[in-house]
Amino acid sequence: MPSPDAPSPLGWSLAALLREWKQRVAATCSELPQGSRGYEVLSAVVHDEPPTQAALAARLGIDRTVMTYLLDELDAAGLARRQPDPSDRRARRIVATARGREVVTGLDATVARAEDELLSTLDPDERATLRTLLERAASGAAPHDDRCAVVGGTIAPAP
Amino acid sequence: MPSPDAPSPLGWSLAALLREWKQRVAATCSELPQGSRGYEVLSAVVHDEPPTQAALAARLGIDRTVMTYLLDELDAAGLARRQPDPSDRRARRIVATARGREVVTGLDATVARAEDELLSTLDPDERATLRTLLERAASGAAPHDDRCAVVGGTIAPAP
DNA sequence: GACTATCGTCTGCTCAGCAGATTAAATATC
DNA sequence: GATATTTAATCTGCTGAGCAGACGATAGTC
Repeated sequence: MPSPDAPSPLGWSLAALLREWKQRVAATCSELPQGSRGYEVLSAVVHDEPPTQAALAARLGIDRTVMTYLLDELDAAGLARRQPDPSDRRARRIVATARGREVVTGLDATVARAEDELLSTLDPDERATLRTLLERAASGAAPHDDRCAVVGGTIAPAP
Repeated sequence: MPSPDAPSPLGWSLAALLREWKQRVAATCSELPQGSRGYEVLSAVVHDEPPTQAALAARLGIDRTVMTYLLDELDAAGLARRQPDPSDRRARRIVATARGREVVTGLDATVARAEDELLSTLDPDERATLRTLLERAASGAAPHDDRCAVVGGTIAPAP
């Protein structure tokens, strides 16, 4: 679908793949509120344990005002909760409930399958290469999420 | 930025890269209406010469109702025109004006530079690999744009 | 000639991104 | 210690894009 002489449309490839990814992941995550978005948020909460709501939003590139009602829905669904941060009473720490962790663990597998199917044009080696390169490129190109990287680990404030 | 144990967040990488791509391309395409969108459309018109407005929209994954006012703006800017399709009076053939072709040609170079900068974390070989794999994956995963592929060439109706 | 499908347009709905204001709390300055 | 500045989260309102539905015009089919 690319083009005869066009200069390898990077934007098109990214957009097309992302569109398909969202669609397929949303299909396997119908139990979650917000579809693929809900999965990304909950997955980030479980796997990365970002320190605060703001850090979570920055990490996923989601607007903080959107994050507010997004978390409202995850809360209402009993998958994540907001806890007051003991070290900063303005901030909220987002934690997954037991059920939330359970759901994410289950979905990780099906999402992985969906992604493999999405990349079925490539053989396993190429898939791994694509993933690696994408991740490196994205990490490098992302606008300085320094704050996220710095505080990112767990709670671990600077010594 | 990825995660300690998360399963290689494909969606995150794609979204982050695409976001950055749009931003940088939009910055170099400020002269175009609709920023990066305008570039994609005009570029597709010039390089691929899709037969009709509908084919153009399908190719770029843009809704046809959006395409309508998008082309309105490109028309108003004197970069592209709608021509009646002689073989089907319902359809419109989209053609770039001389100025439109000129603008795209100029932008292709600067966009290529912006993309290289976007992928500056990767060395040239890796960039090429990423582009190739992305394009193959996207072409393979895209929902059957058959109609686009079939009619895609130029005008060339089936013999 | 009647039926159905397609192309482009228009209308209206919804959701996400974004800017701005607000409240509460932390931090810096005097 | 009082005050000013900054930051976290929420709320409000605006815009832009995707999407569904309807429409008029045309094409292909029986």
